[in-house]
Amino acid sequence: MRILVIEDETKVGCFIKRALEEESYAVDLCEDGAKGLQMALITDYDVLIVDLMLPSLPGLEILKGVRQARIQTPILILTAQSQVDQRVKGLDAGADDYLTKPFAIDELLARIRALLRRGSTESPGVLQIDDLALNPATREVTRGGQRIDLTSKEYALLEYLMRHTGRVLTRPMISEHVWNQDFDTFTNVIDVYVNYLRNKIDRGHSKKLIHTIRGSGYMLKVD
Amino acid sequence: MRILVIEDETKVGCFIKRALEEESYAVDLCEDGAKGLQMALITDYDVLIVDLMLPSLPGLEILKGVRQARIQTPILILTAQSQVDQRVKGLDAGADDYLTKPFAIDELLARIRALLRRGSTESPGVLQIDDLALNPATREVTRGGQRIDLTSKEYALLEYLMRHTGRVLTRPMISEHVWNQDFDTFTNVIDVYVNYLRNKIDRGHSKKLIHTIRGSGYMLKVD
DNA sequence: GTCTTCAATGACTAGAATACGCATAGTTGT
DNA sequence: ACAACTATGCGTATTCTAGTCATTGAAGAC
Repeated sequence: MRILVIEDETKVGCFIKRALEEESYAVDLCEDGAKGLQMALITDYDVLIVDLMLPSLPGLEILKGVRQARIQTPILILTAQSQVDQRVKGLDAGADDYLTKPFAIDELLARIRALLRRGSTESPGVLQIDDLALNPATREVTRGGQRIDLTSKEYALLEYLMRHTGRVLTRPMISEHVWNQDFDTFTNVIDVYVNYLRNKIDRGHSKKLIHTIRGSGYMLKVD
Repeated sequence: MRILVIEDETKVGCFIKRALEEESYAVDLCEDGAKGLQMALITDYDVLIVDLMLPSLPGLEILKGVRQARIQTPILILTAQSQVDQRVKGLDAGADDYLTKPFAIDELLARIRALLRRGSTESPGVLQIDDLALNPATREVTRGGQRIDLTSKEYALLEYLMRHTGRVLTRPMISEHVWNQDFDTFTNVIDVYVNYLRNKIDRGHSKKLIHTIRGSGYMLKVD
């Protein structure tokens, strides 16, 4: 899951970035509003976090710019306690949620989970496909009730797959959202990690959940 | 837009109801949790507003009940200032947003507008000609409900044909869009692939969908 | 007008060349 | 020791080439 943070206060920005990365999100941090808008327009993020008090470009303009481009990425805005009317304007301009500074990092994480959930077709807090379940809040993965231990990257990959069950995910898409980088044809990390996941999730089960779409990418589904 | 408010404090409930009605929403007010869940399950509301502190049934149970029934109506929860962890649990249980009491009515209205905006953008996305259907998201192709397996190139060709149903597509056009290269007269790949497609799609059906326009190119249509 | 002929165009097939994905082993860095 | 990633070789599905066979439709013969 790829997240863009637009926040001019370096300290706050870095703090958020680190916290999100620990949850294995792919995070881009931008300290400039205009540049941030650019990034939001050209890259397919899963969530945008925007501070409404920015030096170069008011946060509201970013919202408007993004929504005008018909991009529906969930947006979480950050405001100071005092800016009640800003907040209302923000929500009307297309923001999906807000948080007042200062905030508890746990709450930020919970809200991001909520936003991610809303964007996908699934609504319950626990992602489930057949007998495979993933709980984003606890990062617990089970298949048939059996706990499965995953590394951070494996988890991030599986979460991305599960949030887009039934859709074909191309390598560039996976690379962008799980690895925070543009696709490099000369590596096969994705294949390797899909293989790791298969060993942990599909091996020994007759129903395979991870499918490869030759020439396109991968897909999670029940046949 | 129909809204259900589940709130036990009569005064607060009535206040919300009146405010919403002034905005010309259709509002049902319910002061009992269990009854509220019932109403949410049998009626198709556009938004649910749920107080997390209810006498008969904890608000969280309502959330779970609704989400278990696979109802995806946006839910806004109301909590007291102090119940931070309740709030987090609520979001994780499937709530889309929350508001802490006391709140400004303007803010409630803004949040409801945000929630309503969310749900509205749906697109079918499935291409269909006669009994032939192609779903770009899953790359699934069916004819008469029967699944058809296509290779990557076959799929690309069919998608191009289906996106331009009823129009004559010349070989140079196909070459450019499907093979993304300039046309080379000394190859017959296109013919070969049209043949592959015919075998998989038209063979055995009396209604042929792929037609050749002699001297020009190919065309997908129902006669 | 209709029948033949025949060149152009497209249909089909088989097999060669290629690219793709998988598995495994090795390397780096924490 | 472990996670993250790189490198390599192998089997196979896919893609493409090249050649033969079938169909079309227009021109000339009757």
